[in-house]
Amino acid sequence: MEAGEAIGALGALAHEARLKLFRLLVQQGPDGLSAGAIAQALEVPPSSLTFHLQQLQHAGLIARRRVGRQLFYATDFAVMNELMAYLTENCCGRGATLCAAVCDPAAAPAGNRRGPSAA
Amino acid sequence: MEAGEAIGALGALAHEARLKLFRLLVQQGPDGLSAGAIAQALEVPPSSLTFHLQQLQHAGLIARRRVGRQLFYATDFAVMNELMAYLTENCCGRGATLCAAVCDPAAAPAGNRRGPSAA
DNA sequence: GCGCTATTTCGATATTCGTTGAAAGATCGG
DNA sequence: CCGATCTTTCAACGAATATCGAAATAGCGC
Repeated sequence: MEAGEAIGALGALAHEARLKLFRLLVQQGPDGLSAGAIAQALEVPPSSLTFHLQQLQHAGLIARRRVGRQLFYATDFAVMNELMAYLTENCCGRGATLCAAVCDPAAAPAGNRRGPSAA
Repeated sequence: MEAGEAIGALGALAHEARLKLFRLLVQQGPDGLSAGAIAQALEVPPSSLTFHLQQLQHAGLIARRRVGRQLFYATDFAVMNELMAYLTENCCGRGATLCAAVCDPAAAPAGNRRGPSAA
């Protein structure tokens, strides 16, 4: 993933309605939801919903498909994963060992979840 | 993590200079870098750098500590991890099995990295 | 083709964000 | 205390983003 794509994706997610929308679609899985169902869940005017859906779609985070007269939107999980990987790339710039201890709280010894306190 | 915090963090990251800055600090690990060292790496005017550092700090993504007359900034990995978890929470709304197959490309069978094509 | 439902496009306005020079605050060495 | 270094605060401008009603487009059933 390139910087521009990541910025677009992050910017698209940095909004109350769109973050709520994205998380809703993430929970729905690959099938997604129709625009109408989303509008009902989020309680936003149709024109506003379209605007936000376009932002997410243009960022590549969601995909659209037509089913009859309805349009379904679903998360693009590949892009979501790329974004996560981009943000944590080369975490701690060292071997995976320290990175795991620092970046993954579950893998760190109790009381040492933020890595060494000094260098 | 609450929605407001996530929005703040995502908004802070949704900018070329700040994303570059954040990734630089992620690679540096818990020790971080001084403002001066960051300014040199990013080539932005001091006042602009301060502005961006404040955005990230206010979002909780980075922490500041003083060392002599220098100020060091470092990633708050706990917050970073919370953000990742927040974005993928209840992924696919089903058991962890399907979620892993859909959300984690490495865990899916070859050629089926995006989950079932229909329902 | 007509009406019906689902969704998008258009347009005008209010709000927020980004940039940067100049000056001030904080700390250290002497 | 004084000068030097590192960093932040202030202030003002231009640019980008959010909102949503009204009208237009797309597909379906008769």
